[in-house]
Amino acid sequence: MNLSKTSKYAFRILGHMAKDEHALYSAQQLHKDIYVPERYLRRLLTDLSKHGFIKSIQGRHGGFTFACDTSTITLLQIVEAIDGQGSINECILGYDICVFNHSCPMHDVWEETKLKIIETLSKTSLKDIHYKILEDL
Amino acid sequence: MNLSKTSKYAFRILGHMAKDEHALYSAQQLHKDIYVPERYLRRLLTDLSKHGFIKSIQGRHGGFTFACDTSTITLLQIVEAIDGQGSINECILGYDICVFNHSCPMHDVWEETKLKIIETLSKTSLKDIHYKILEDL
DNA sequence: ATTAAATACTACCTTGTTGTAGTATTTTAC
DNA sequence: GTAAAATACTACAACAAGGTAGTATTTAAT
Ligand code: SF4
Ligand code: SF4
Repeated sequence: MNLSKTSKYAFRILGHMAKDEHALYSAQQLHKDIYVPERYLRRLLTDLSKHGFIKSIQGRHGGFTFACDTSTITLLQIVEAIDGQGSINECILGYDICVFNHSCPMHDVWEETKLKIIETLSKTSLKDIHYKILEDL
Repeated sequence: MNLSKTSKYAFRILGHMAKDEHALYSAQQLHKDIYVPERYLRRLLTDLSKHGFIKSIQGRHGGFTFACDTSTITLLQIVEAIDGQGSINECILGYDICVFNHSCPMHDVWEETKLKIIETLSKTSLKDIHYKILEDL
């Protein structure tokens, strides 16, 4: 269970873009809207393009827009793209490979909660979380 | 929401010690049982002593033993001691201070799950998770 | 007293994550 | 064509987390 800061940045970016699904967003404007360090934001945008969530349009009036419907992108997909496959599903005791047979008291305690996390992340699409940025910030 | 590797190590240590609540555990034996790097384990044990979970007994036949009843130590207390107060309760969008009024679609989506995590960690005491280490490892 | 076996302390090394800089490339308005 | 405004790429800097080393201190069996 980890959720890197970069994943959180991705939530900000895509969540903000989902506000108007078909609009074109420039890195500059995004930076002003969601306060992710500009250069890092650009790198992240490129990354998200490579993962197929968005596509970039270069040139004079370029920017970024969604490459697919926002209802098909889930939060879990985003986390797994950034933090790696199965990053949420790791051993709660920090073992790389389970020393028990995926059954110890700690595992039992955590299992239900872990499933809840995965369920929440996988059932929430970007369409559900497009949020408005306050103007006065 | 983060759970550092060090917190997971702490789970291993205290969970293992909870197996026999009143026993005395040496760092060396713990290292063999739970595979936490020995020097790091020792530092962590000192740390956990300072936080009052366990107490150290120095000398020839020294070691570590619980400083209080295992039923009074919750997983949340351990996490907060290691990762810092409120580490679980952080903004899911990565903002240090909330830019909305603690209400945005993302917040709403995450709130219930976050509460579930906190509930699980705070309702589980060490008494509940003392587990047996497999002998053949 | 000596010595072995344990913890305590402090500084440093290593690794991974986060963030920055510089330069190249693409596209379009003019 | 030229210049402006955008993204693309690559390398590296800064910081935090994880892990190691060396030495000091404590205790008790002998
Ligand atoms: S059974 Fe225990 S050791 Fe194995 S993956 Fe689950 S929590 Fe980790
Ligand atoms: S309301 Fe949104 S920005 Fe504010 S703390 Fe919650 S998730 Fe973060």
